[in-house]
Amino acid sequence: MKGIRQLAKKLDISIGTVSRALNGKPDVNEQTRQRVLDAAAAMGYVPNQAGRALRKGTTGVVGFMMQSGSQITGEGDVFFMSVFDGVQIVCARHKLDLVVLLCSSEDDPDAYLQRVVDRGFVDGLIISATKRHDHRIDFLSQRGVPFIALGRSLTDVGHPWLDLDFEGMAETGVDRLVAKGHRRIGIFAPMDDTNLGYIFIDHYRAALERHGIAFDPDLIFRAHPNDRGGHQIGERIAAMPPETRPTAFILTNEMMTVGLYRGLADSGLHPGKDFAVMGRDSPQAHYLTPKLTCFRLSLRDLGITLAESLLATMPEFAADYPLGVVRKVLPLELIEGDSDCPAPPSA
Amino acid sequence: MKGIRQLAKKLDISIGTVSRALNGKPDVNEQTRQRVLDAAAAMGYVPNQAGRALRKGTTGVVGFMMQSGSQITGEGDVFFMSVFDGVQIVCARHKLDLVVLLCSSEDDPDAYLQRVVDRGFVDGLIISATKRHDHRIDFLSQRGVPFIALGRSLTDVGHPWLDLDFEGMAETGVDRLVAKGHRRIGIFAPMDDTNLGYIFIDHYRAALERHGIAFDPDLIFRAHPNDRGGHQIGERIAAMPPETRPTAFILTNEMMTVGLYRGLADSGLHPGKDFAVMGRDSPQAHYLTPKLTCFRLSLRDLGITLAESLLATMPEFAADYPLGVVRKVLPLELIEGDSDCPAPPSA
DNA sequence: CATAGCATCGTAAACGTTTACGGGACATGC
DNA sequence: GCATGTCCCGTAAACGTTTACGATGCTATG
Repeated sequence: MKGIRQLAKKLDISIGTVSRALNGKPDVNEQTRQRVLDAAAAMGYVPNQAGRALRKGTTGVVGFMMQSGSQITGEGDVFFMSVFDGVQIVCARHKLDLVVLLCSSEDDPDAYLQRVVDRGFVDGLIISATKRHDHRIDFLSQRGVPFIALGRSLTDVGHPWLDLDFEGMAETGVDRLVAKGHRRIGIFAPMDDTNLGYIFIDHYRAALERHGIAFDPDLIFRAHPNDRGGHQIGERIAAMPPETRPTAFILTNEMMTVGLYRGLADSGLHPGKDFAVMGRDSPQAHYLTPKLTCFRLSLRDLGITLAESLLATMPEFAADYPLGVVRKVLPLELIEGDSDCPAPPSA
Repeated sequence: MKGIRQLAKKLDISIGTVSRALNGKPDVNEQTRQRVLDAAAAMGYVPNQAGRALRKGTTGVVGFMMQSGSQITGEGDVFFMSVFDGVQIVCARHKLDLVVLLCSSEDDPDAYLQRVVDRGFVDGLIISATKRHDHRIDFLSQRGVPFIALGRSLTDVGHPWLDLDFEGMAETGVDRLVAKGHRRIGIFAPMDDTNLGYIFIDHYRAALERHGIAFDPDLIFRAHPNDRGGHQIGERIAAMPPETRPTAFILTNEMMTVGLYRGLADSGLHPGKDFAVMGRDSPQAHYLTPKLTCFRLSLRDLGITLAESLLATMPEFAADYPLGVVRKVLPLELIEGDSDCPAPPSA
């Protein structure tokens, strides 16, 4: 005999009572409850996940889905690891377990997601790196699985999402650089159709036009969102003739900064001296010379907000988080450094 | 009616046959099996995880446990993300799902592990960042949960483990630096009692003595295994009087290199010019100047080996991986760069 | 004293699957 | 024609929980 039955026999009470005692149901004598709790602790009893999930139809697990291809080896690293910590904190409050679901680079994300959902693995889901048109959103909403997207998408079913304020970043960045005399400002864009690329480009363009500067598609540099990509951009910029070359650059991705610095330097340009760089805050950014002028957001807080917004859509927890359907852009704080030098007089 | 029952009714056969057909059991007519498979695909049937797990006593999930405190925000990033990819590849072969279990910085690792195991969450487990004395190993082995440790430990119950060849790294590193005239070689050691620290120090010491160089405890630099830690070490080194200051440094951790370079440079020392650095290969390492002389290992392959060695201990899969109990040190390849300059003549 | 109400607990069904067991149909061998 | 074997399939039990329902004993109320 195992599990709750064994516990019940030992205490000479019914398994129903044991279960109620453990789950904090009201109709059980406080004294009995204590006996049960003590005995459970003594023999190290822990309810079996499968049995409970089968009966309750709920698993107590929330999943954070990532594609290992683009994200993990690219932007993923530092960014997500910090976000997890925040999510975790909220989950722990409700005895929820967070698991990270890695969709391998060889798997089809949509198929992978469907399997996870159909098997009833998780009660709620966080998806990230939303595409411009994201099939996952349709699927999850149609299936009725509670979820939240980290990142916006044109696929909008009124679902909850959270995103960084890339438009603010584009506009503040352009304003600041233009004020320092820059007219040719390069920006990064992802290779895939991650939605943030479109958002950023749109507002970058709008900000330029506000200043009466013509939009030049050659100043959009596509690359992978990692160190190597940053390096390549640096080299490409340095290889351009000075009269068409940008004099400044805005990076939306934190992993690329070190690479960009080095790519520029290797090719004879000096960030903060004759080339301006603005980027995203990150651990590495603190150790760059010159100090990076960047946009900051507490990723841990982002994780907390993300989790709370997800729980707000889950029936069991909605009462604790009366937030409604969260669709929010989180502002970034500008940290002034020394990397956004004025435009060289020649330009 | 739901699930397998619905499917059975639709095909007008028993649920037993449906289950057998789906699970590839032999005693079912091939024609019937096809009908079942087709119908299942048509209506998008996927077996319920809880029901299956409850009956079979097995979940089809392997877990990779990480502590978010030290690992994720520190060494974790690049290192683990690549390892996951390899593990994933092997898991996919057997329709196993890999989930990453994050033990939050506020959770007790032992308690967290126990909860995961007791609830029957996973069929197998990978644990990492083994401590010198690691309670998790005792626990898992006593519980009979298939697992493998990434990293050695003095806690040895004959369990499987895999580890990097830190002793080889220490000896090759010291040999090479001594051959270039260095006598004071600094090394990094982690702040906690992660076992690799002890292993590395022991062999570093042995290698020194082999060359007739006295061991100097002041040349061991403790720090957190991340960028910031590397930076701090660089600053500390630069602040030392030239006559006691090391002239070379070996890093076991890949995340620290950028920080160390910068810490040194900020304080007037020049890696590859008047100070030698050896480290671990990483994406960032490729973009450092001077190019880092480093030790390389394919982390993807490490992940593959890790997963295969784990499966070798799981009854269901052991037949496919006749490896026995794997306890192996994986060699590192030396990549020659320009960062390990000869000792300055003054020293 | 009768009744209602409350606190506490036991009983048993249900969740969705897998699988041991047995049975029917049919072929084969003698 | 009988025994034997094979192939396929249906039946039902089991996995470990949770929870609706009903039963019991006690208290309070009239």
